[in-house]
Amino acid sequence: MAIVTTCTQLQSCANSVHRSQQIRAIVSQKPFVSAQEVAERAGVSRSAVSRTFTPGASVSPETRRKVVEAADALGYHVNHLARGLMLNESGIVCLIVSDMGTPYRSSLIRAVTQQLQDAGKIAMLVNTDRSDGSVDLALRQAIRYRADASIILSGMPDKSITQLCLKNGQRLVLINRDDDQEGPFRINLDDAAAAGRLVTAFLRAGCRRLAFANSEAGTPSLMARERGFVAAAKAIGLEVVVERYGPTGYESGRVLAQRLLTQSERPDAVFCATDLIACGFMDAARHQFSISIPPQLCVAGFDDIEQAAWSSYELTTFAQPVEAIAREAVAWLGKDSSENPAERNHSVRLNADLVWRSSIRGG
Amino acid sequence: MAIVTTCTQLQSCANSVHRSQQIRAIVSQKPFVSAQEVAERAGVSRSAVSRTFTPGASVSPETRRKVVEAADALGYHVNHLARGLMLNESGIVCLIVSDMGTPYRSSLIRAVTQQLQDAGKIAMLVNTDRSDGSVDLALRQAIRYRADASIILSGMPDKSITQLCLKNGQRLVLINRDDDQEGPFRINLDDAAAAGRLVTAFLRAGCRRLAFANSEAGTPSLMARERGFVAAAKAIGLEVVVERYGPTGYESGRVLAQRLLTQSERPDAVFCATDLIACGFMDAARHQFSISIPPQLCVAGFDDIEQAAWSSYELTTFAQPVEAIAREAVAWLGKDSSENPAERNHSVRLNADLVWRSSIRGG
DNA sequence: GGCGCTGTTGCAAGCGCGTGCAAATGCTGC
DNA sequence: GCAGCATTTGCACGCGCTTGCAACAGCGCC
Repeated sequence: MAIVTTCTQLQSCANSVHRSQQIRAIVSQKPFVSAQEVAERAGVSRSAVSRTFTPGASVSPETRRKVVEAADALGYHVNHLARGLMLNESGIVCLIVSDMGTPYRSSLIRAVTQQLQDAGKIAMLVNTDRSDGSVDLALRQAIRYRADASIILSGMPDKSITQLCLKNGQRLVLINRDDDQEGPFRINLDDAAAAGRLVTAFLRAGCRRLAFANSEAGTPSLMARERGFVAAAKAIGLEVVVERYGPTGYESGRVLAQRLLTQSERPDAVFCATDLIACGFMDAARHQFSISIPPQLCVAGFDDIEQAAWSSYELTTFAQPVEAIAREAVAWLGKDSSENPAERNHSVRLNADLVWRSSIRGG
Repeated sequence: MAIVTTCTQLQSCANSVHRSQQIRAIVSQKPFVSAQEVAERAGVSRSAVSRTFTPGASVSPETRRKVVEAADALGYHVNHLARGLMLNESGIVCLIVSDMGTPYRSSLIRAVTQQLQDAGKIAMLVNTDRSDGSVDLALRQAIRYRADASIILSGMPDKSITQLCLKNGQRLVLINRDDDQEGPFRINLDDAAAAGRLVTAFLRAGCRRLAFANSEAGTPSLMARERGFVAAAKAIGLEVVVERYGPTGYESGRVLAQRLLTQSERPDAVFCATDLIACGFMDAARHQFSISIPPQLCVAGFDDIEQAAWSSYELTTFAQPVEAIAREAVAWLGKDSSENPAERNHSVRLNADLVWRSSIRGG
């Protein structure tokens, strides 16, 4: 019986050599070097090669030396696709982002990719600028590549898709996407609280006619900032003029300035929902309306993008703790899922610290 | 013989069922759904499922319907890791980048990822901010994940590594990394020529005392801009004051302003190697030296980042054709490698068009 | 009815890897 | 010298997939 088995093995083996050569000739001239080839060159078994590159496996120093030698003579690199197939763990983490040319987004991507790499993982980037529903498409892509996790920086996936991801053992992180779905790990800022604190700052600077310049995007973070600001103002008996327009960019800031600065009772303090809006607002205020900031007008923003520190703006703003966000996200990915059954539905809330610059007088 | 073979097959099959259940129980509670399960539910063979999701394969409409139905009842998604293993083509393209929080870099990343997705590929992002040699590490990572190609936006890999990539059938694209290596596809700008054209523009604006504000980074693009500018000036008998400092960011611009604007013969036209440098330069010139731009000083930059259009800068600058760069890169990836043997050593040079804004008088 | 042809389908092999199991090896202590 | 043990090694299997090959079904035509 054993002999017969060996016989069929040999037969199929002979077949395979023929087949694979044929296929290789067709598909590509020279595929990547495999563990098999390394094993042959080192005069050991393929398992020995595999074990050499598997941390914690049992290999004698002598064998390891031979393998390593042969490996980098041939330029061998472990195939992470195959490894992922075996281990059911690809090491890939999918970042789902729109507007990634934007300063805040790109700095967040930078921080996250760096942290992922430090944790031995790798980022796969999916751009969801195009249409709606593309967040769902992106998550499907993540499933196809068997990403260990997906981190969503923009948009909001359909509930059915997130359930699909979770059912497939994919972990999900939502950043600033305030949502009450169970399952995903959610990282949020204290948007409303931060915005509330700003009212006091404006008051101390002697401002009384407050305005809020928002985008029409209507994401939870933006709305929380608006709510927090308006509520805190109302609490001390002040009304806030709220204006909303367009996306969250520079141009919107200019338009919002047009609207807010042409009112009969011109505001003396404006909180812009994002720094980009604030930059546009300030530029329009200065160059079109010849208003000097701060004396005549105080402005604050949110995100603390690099440009906020530029001396043309010197913008007082709330800092997005990008490093902390990235750290939280990656740390959670590293955690054992079954660790804390009580933490099934987990989320974290981080502070946005106010960075004082001269766009508000006093301080 | 056939019977005996079947027998051993059955035996090993029985083993396998036992083993795989055991492994699954240990490794993870619930793996992704496989083609096997879809096949069983649809009452067809596993090959039928595979063919259903392979474009151009022969499946009857009836079978396809049954498969698709079962597939999305179970939430099945083709495993691209396994598919990549078979086809020797992962669909992954590796982007190797440093400073990706920077406006120019992030907009390039945006364009490339979008184009890749349109071409049915997916971007893997590697951050090389950390140490030197990390470009090599990044390329090794690309090899491990069997990326079909790597696109290098920053740094310069060691020759031995690029050779390794090419030998492994990986395609390589170098963007603005002027280099004479054979093999990689190189996309470059006409940096020197563009810079040369700027001299004429400055002249027409009545400037005579030219300066070039460069970073110390010394990348080929930056040096080409410097060379082109200096050469064109010399050609018409003008000397250029060249100053170099630090990285290519805003802060360097400020320092360079300190140096160039405190000279006895203050320049009346400054070409900054990047827009970020230009922004820093302009801010320092205006706010520290109270120089008004353009009357007293003309400034130009390079990249046409978003901030260059902001009304605080209105910077005349050369536009990086990011969309065209991305298109060229992705188009080349799609090409059959054996198509044009003469084009083995291929490269492309794109124009950087001058965008006129008010930081230079006249126009 | 038999034949050839076309379009589908299932079988089985193998992509490169990790790993349980059993065999082999080396070493200690009596 | 040999039992007993610890360590290392090789074998073989399967992860989920694609695909060549052969078997097969359907069909028109002589």
